[in-house]
Amino acid sequence: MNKLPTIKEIAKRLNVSVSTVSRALRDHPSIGLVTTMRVQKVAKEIGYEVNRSAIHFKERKTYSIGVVLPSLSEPFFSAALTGVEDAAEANNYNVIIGQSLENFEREKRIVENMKDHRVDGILVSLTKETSTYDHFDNLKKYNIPVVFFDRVPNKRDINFVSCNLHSGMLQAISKLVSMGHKRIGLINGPAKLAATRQRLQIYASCLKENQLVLEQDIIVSTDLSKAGNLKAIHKLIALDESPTAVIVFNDYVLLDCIAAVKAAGLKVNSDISFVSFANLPIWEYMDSLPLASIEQFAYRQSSMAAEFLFKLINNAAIPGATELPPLQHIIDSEMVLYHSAK
Amino acid sequence: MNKLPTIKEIAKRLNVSVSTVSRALRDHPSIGLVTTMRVQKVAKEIGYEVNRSAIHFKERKTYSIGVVLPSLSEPFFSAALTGVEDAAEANNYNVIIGQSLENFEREKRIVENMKDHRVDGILVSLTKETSTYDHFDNLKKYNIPVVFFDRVPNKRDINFVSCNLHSGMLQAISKLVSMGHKRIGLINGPAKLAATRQRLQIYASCLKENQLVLEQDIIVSTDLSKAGNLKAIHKLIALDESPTAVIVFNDYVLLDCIAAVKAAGLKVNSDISFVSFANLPIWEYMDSLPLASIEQFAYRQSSMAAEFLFKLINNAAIPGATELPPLQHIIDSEMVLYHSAK
DNA sequence: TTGTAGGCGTTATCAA
DNA sequence: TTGATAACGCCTACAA
Repeated sequence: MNKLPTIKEIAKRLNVSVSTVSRALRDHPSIGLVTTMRVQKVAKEIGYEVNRSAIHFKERKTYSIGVVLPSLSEPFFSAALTGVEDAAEANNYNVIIGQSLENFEREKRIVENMKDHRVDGILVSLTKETSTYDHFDNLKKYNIPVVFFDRVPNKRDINFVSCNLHSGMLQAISKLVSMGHKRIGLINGPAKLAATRQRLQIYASCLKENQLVLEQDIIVSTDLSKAGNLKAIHKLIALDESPTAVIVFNDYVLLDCIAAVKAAGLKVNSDISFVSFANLPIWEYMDSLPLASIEQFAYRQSSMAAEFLFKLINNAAIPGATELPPLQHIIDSEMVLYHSAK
Repeated sequence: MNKLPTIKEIAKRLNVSVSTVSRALRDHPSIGLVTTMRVQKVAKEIGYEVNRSAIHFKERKTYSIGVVLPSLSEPFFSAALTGVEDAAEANNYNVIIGQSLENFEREKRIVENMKDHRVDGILVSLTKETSTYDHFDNLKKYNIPVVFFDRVPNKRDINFVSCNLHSGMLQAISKLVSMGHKRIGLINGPAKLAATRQRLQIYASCLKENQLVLEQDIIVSTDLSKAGNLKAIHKLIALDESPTAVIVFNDYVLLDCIAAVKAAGLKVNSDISFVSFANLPIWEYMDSLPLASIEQFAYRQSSMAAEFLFKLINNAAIPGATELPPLQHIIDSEMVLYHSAK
């Protein structure tokens, strides 16, 4: 347990006071040039480095932020994390990671743990299960700012960056209509999810904007399990008059749908076309892929959220500073068209 | 900037000393039951929570470990991270993440930064570019233990968990031979990579163990770029006598190979079979997939590495403890056979 | 059973 | 230009 050198050590060697050393190390103008040089020389010799824990303690800051997100196995979130890392590096911050794995209790534990570690701020993308936000509200007491991204609470007075699916979906449905599609179905998620209500609403409005009527029989839902996905798509292809195109809750659901469709002897993009959400990088290598994906800009969302978080943190450090207006930014999604002719 | 309650505050309220409070809060036996109760009651009332930064500072520990890995967009590493997180949670530790993105300089910066933050230990899976290890050796000075996993340095006196590709490759090649394959090619990586030399050596020995001779014309290499991948596979299928099976450097290379093979009008798993490394979860959904993957147990490797790291950390905290023997554990890989009849 | 005092490493304030 | 000292929050050896 040999201790690392401290300014005290340097002070002793040079027979000066610790305050002189402290100042000399940071080139404080009040310290004479000779002294400064001597101090810095010795510091280098004995391999002195400032003990950040001491500073953190003194400044009541840890120079680390927490990131809570569902799962890094989703390319969307690993891209998002890269955005956070980049912003953190630019601000000299560390990133503490926590995967909630879509588990509400785990999310709570992670947040609690980050709070205990006194992170200076937290970025969050919610679990699918999350519908109460006490564990985040609680952070106010500790002056830990929170910025949400992508999966954000349905709640006022929060900071967030999210993505407006309407723009992308409208582009997609318009494209489908221009290609002659008239019956465009929807495979939605479980009713309890906010994302589900959102998808339905946007779907309805996009149909309307294209002068199509909403038909209940081509709207089905899945519980996001493989079985649920298969059941949903089978319901659609079993219809007397199946939809010729389907908007699918997300890419993972779509993978199962494509398998089912092919097993049923149908051809993707000719018998039935798909549009989905997420933009898996792997589509590039698949034989059957959606006509289009709705790009939601993971990196952009997360880095924007991170940058605002740092603004909040830095602003709080200024004594008399006025509070920043909340960030409530919504990025427009965009349709990404794939070459369906592979 | 309203400060959080401290033990001092509690002490003042109850007219006892801070040491009494400190002890009472941790149920120290020397403190009377009444006092203990009174202290804990007030603590609860004013919402006291211990300031970990102060403890960290005092104990010269941060209760966080760093994880440096190439890229979380690879499912292998995101699985590995989950292993680390689970081990960290069990040990009441935080995980600071750093993606090196296969960039040596970035790896160095991350390690430097983690050192500055005085993490209690570091887990590393190296960049493909990394061939010098000074930035890790340097950590000894700060008593920061390092454990490597999967992509480990070629060096003695380090702690690591890695995966022995031989076992899996032998299973795969034996399987291929049992299916009648006699010409089994290899698409290897760039020469400068340790993994490349390793693949070649294992490939050679597995052929030998199956009484096959090494044929240079069916050994090609790629620089891992898309163009390189395509060039490599084209070289093989352009041969007068093409191999009927090919061992491929990794799944990402294989994706390009499969595309090329299909474009050339060949059928995967009948005209040509593949075996690859990584075990992408997505294969399940692909039309053309390798005959088998070599499973390398990301979660198992990383959690084993993490657990040992915590042992090191805890051991170092015991004053007179003898140093632990280094961990140099090698897990056997395993062939995972896919149902090629989809 | 409880209190006092010192220390962890650094910086800021005030004094010299 | 430099030094002494207090403070950050907590713990602990020693004293009472």
